[in-house]
Amino acid sequence: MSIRDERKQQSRQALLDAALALSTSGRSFSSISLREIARHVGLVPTAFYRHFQDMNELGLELVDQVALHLKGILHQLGQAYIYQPNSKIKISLDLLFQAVEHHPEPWVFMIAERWGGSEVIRQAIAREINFLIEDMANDLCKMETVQHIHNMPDLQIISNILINLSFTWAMTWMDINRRYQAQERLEQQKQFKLQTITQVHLIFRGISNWDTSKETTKP
Amino acid sequence: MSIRDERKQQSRQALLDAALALSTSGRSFSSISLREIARHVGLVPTAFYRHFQDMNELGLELVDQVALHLKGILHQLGQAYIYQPNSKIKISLDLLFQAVEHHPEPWVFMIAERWGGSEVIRQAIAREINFLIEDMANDLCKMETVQHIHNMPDLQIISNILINLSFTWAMTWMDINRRYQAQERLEQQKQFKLQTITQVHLIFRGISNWDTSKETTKP
DNA sequence: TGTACATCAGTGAACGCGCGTTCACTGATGTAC
DNA sequence: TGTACATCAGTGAACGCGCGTTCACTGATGTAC
Repeated sequence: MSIRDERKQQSRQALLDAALALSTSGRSFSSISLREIARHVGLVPTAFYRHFQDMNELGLELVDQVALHLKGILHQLGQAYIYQPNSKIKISLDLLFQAVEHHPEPWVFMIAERWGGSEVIRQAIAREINFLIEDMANDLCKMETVQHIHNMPDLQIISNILINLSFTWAMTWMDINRRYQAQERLEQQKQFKLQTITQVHLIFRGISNWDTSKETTKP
Repeated sequence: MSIRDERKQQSRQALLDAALALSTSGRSFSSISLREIARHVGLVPTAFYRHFQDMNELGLELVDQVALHLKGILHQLGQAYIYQPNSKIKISLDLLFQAVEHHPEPWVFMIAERWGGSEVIRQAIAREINFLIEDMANDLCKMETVQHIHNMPDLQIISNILINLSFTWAMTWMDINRRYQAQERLEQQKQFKLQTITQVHLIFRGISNWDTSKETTKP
């Protein structure tokens, strides 16, 4: 790659990063402007057009990058769950909250824009979430707890629940960190963790007692 | 109430209705303008200030009204569930989808703005959702399936799951209606209904096998 | 009941501002010989 | 290797537009006597 191409790629990624940062700092993607993004990167507004046709095109690229990040994290959670002998659930959830805290932007973007302003971005996100659900269903296959569920549709339904709930958990976690300080934050975090653990226990209790022959989505 | 007060109240409600309609027709609350709302109602922009200090104040009032609507619907679902002898789950979910289809705006507003642009509106919605969860926990108390769970915290955790999932179901339902036409729509609706029914079965299977003495959020 | 004044929802002009987009440009990097 | 030309990321001025907000206003409705 030539010097010029490298620099162009850098500017392009800087625009994407700025858009992600701006659209996850208390506002939404549809309410930030092309000029803001350019300003944040240190470019003149018109330079934007050297990289993207418009904000929508940038948004779609952002969805791709963000979904890739979440895919990696969620896969790690699954692996942690499968290979830890004891208190699997707690460890997986701790990993989730740690990931969210360390790099919140992708979660905020995905969840806020999922039902956010732009139709075309909503559709792109819906597609990516379906992929995430499929991936998780594939990871679930390998778990003992789930060995008695033979058909993929039921596994996807379980993944569906887990993905959707984990999005809510991620956002609630960030809300707690935003709202509380010091000692009280730790208290709230602890209490919320217990709640999520109970939720997962409840769902897995349902899975353990699942009768594939009787209740299935393809009868 | 005097004629003048009545007319003022009408204008005020018209502004609220216009804001709800505009902010749920493919865009978000933070991306619609004060002037748009006034125009939609047939008022001059400056008249807006006779009713609200700014868009935020209108937004907070909207959260109140919308939450009240959802509270009513969700309570009906609970009642339907409790008092129908057979295939309770299917009937409740049918009611949900029917309500969403008949009056989608409150659902779209609540769910889209839950993680949407404005901080103050997000907080108001978070508070209202907590109320909805409490209400549902109270309704759950009266169900046979749940009689063995004595402590409210665990009931709230179940409500939490159900409320959050029902939001996702509502949005997905609307997405299906937006994306598909005629025969294919019916097909997709049928398949999605089966999926949600399976999800609820799974969760209630977990509840039935719940051991309050062993797994609780307050140990 | 009729009159004189107060209230106040809605009006219309005006403002300064940031926006997206166009256009001709510059000058560093790339390419052909 | 050196030169002459091509490419193209980034520039800067300019545009028309819708925005939120101010202000003095109008005229229908309400109130006091």
